[in-house]
Amino acid sequence: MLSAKMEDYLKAIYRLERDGDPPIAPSTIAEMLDVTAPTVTSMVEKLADRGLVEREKYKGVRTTPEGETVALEIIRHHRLLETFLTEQLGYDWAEVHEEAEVLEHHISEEFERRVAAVLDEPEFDPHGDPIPSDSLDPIDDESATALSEHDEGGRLEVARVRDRDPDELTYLSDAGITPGTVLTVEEVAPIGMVTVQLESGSSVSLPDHIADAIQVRAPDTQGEDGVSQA
Amino acid sequence: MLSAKMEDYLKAIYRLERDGDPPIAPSTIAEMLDVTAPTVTSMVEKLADRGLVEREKYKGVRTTPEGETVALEIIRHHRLLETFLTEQLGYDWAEVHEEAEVLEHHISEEFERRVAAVLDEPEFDPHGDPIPSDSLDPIDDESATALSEHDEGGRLEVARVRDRDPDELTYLSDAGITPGTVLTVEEVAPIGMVTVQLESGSSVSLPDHIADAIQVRAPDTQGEDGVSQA
DNA sequence: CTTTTGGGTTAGATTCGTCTAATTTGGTGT
DNA sequence: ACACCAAATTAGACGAATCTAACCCAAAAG
Repeated sequence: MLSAKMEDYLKAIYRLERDGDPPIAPSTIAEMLDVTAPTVTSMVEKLADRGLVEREKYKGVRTTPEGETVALEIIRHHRLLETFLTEQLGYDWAEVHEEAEVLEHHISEEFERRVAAVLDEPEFDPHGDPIPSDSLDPIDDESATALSEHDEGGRLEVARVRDRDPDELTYLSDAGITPGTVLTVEEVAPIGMVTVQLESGSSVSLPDHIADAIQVRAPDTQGEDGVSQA
Repeated sequence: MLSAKMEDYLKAIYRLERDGDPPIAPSTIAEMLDVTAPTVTSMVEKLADRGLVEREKYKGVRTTPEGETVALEIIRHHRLLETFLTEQLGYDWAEVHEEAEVLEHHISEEFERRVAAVLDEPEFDPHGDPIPSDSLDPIDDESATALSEHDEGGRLEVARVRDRDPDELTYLSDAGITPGTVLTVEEVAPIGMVTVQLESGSSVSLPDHIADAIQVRAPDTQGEDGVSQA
């Protein structure tokens, strides 16, 4: 049995592999999990002993296929829980992350199955992140681009919001920006700010770090049904 | 912050106080939690340091009011979760105990509130156990009597089933016996067995240890509405 | 080709919850 | 009263996850 801590390390390593390239340096993991470097070294040794990561001393680690499956399982738990909390318990998307972060380590497979069934096997969580399938196949971390990379004039649909700060998320949803929102880039100010116009006509200005976190794609041309997100 | 383990000890001590009388002997706690006596001694020291139990060396422990509140909080979590799992996720009553036993330590107060709201502030869990109120007032552990104490002929309503064995619970629900079921004692055999007749007409025989676990009371004379359990 | 130096690892300590083995306590039985 | 015994506590150890301090690579800078 894996401890919750081991699961956290595996999840962190998996996430880091998805952005930067493997092998992942211990210092990077340490920063993400807010622990010291020696702690990472010893944990990584343990994960390597269990065959969940491959370790190159003084270089870093990469997940093995088995480790990746474990990471996907935890991510599936996390995103199913986030979806469940919003859809069934009335949580706001700003609140779900913390709760899911804890519960993801403690639900049974039975719970996972039943939640997925009640939600009708959802494919995306409230932030637009893809939920790994029951078979835990590696997810294709998709081709959406950051809002900050777009010039004025483009009509875009919000695909994903990669931000977990509750205040920022609350600000965005209050402003009317969530996955599925269609908007147009109105102005790209040279001072680290982007202004977008929503379909309602209202304008919203966002600092760069938030525009970086908002991933967009060409708008859904079909009729809006709220599910055709793939 | 209390660890999940400390919560388990507190819950166990609280339960034991409800049956036998305080102070509770370490050996009793050890048996309930399946740990050794020295482990109990050291844990009990810690709980006493935190002011959650009072300790009389070589005698045993009793919960303080503060410890009792913590125990009630955990029991509230547990029973709300059991209710939620059956009502909202379609679990069978035989399956909920184990899942709730883990999750009770990991849900937030926010989660507790929302679950209680979705379930409409339930007062009893699927086994008929009273759910402590939000204010965590000590629960009045009620006056129902064991089915095994009744003689032939009495018409009774099942109030509570104090059994957590999944096989036994499945057997009972398959046989049509759950809280709210009205039955009549048909025969008390001198070989450690009780036979009851349900309103459907079917007879069910039960060994003494199960008849001990089934708590009954005079049937609800009002119209059946499934809630008037108090 | 050497030196510097940032990051990684090793060493050793700490806390938590647990164990086994040894010892102490307090009530029982004679 | 005294010895005995069951139960509790103390002593000492261990694995997990963490830390700080000390040391060591290995890659970049001269």
